[in-house]
Amino acid sequence: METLPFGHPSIVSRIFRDKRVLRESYLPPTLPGRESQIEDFEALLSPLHYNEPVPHILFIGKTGTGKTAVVKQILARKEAEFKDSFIRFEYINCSRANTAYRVFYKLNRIFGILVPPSGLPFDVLYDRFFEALSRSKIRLVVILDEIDIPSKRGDRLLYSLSRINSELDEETTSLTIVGIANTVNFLDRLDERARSSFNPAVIYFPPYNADELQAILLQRARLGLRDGTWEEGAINYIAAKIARESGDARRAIDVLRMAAEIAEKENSIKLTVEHAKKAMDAVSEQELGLAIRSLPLHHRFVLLAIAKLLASGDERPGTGKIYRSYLTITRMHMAEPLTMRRVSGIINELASQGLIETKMSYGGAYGNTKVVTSIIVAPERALKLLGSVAMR
DNA sequence: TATCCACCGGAAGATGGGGTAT
DNA sequence: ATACCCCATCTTCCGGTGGATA
Repeated sequence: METLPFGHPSIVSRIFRDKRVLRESYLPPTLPGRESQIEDFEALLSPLHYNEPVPHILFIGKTGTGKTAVVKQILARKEAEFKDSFIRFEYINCSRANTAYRVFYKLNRIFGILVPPSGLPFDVLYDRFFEALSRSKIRLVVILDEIDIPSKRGDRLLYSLSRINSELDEETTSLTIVGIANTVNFLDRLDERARSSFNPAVIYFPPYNADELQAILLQRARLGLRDGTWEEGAINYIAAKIARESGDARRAIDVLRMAAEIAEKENSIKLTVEHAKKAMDAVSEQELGLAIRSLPLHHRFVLLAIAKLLASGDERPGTGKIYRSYLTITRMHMAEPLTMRRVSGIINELASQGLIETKMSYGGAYGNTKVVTSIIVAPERALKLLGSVAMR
C-alpha cells in the first residue's frame, strides 16, 4: 500500500503519481514561458530593497495565462525575503471581495480593525484604514486579483486606493497596487480620475503558444504521473488543440488530468492520444454542467433558448430570435420575462464565461445583431444537461 | 448617396434587500 | 422607530451603427 505525502493511505493508482500536481491550486517550481514577466515584475519591485516606494503595477492577460501563478510565486519569495521588515504583502481576490467596501473591509483587518461587513458609509472605512496605515509606517503592497470584477464601482476602489499615496509620508509609508485583470481593455474602461491616479506599469501575459503549453504539460506529467504511463504524443495533441482555441493553460491541465482519469477508468496501461481526444469533450461538458448549476434562473432560460435554436439546425441565431424563444420558455414556466435589454446583457455574460461564442453580424438593411456562433458542448448535450436541472 | 433595419450598449434611475447608528 | 448607508439586478430611455438596398 502506497502512502501519499500528506499521509492518507490511498488506493494505488496505476497512472497518477500525485494528483494534486494536476489541480489548479498547485504551484509548480518553475513557470515555463513566463520568464520575462517574472523578470519585469521583480525589477519593478526592486525599490523595496532600498526602502523606496514601488509604482502601481497591472497584470493584463486572459484566464489561464499564468498571472496569478507568477504573483504567488514571487510573493512567496519576497515575503520570505522581507520577513522582518516594514514591508508587507496582502493578497485579495476581488471575486470574493467584489466591491470597494469589501476590499476596504479586508484592508482594515490587516491592522486588526474590525468594521461591520456592511452598513457604514464608505468614507468611514477609508478614513480608518488611512489612519492605521499612516500610523503603521509600513510599505504595503496589495495584490488585487480579478480586479475587473467590481468594474462598475471598481473605479471608486482604484481611485481611492491610489490617491492614498499622495497623502502619506513617502519616506516611510506607501501603498502599491498590483492589479490582475482578465479583460484586455481594462484600463480603457476606467474613468478619467481613476486612470490618472492609478496609472500603473503594465505587464502583459499573452496566451500560451503550443510550445509553451507543451512545456507546461510535460512538467506536470513528469511530476504528477508515473514514468512510462503517458505518450508524449497525447501531450502534444492537447498543447496544439488548446493553443489553437485559447492558449489557456488551466484548461490544458484540466484536459490532461481528465485524460489520465479516463485512461485509468479504461484500465489502460498508457495515456494515449485517444484518451486526450475524449478528455477535450469531457472537460467542456464538466465545465458546462458545473456552470449551469450556479447560473441564475433566467440565465438558464437564455442558455436553453440558445441550445434549442442551435439544436434545431439554426446556426447563428441572433438576439431577437433568442429573445422570442426565451419568451415562450418563460411562459411555459410561468415566469415573468425580463426585457430584451437585459437578455442581451445575459447573452454577453454567458459569452464572457466562455459557455457560448458570439460575433457581431452586420446585415446592412437587415440591421445589426449579435449572433451566437457556438456553444461549449454539442447543443443536444447542452439540452440534456439543462434538462437535468430544475428550472425554478 | 441617402436610407433604414434590428438591434447595440451607455446612462440613469427604480426596486428591494442587506445592514448600522442613535 | 427613524434615518441613513451599500449593493445587485432590472427597467427605461435613447443616441449609435455598418452595410444592403433603392
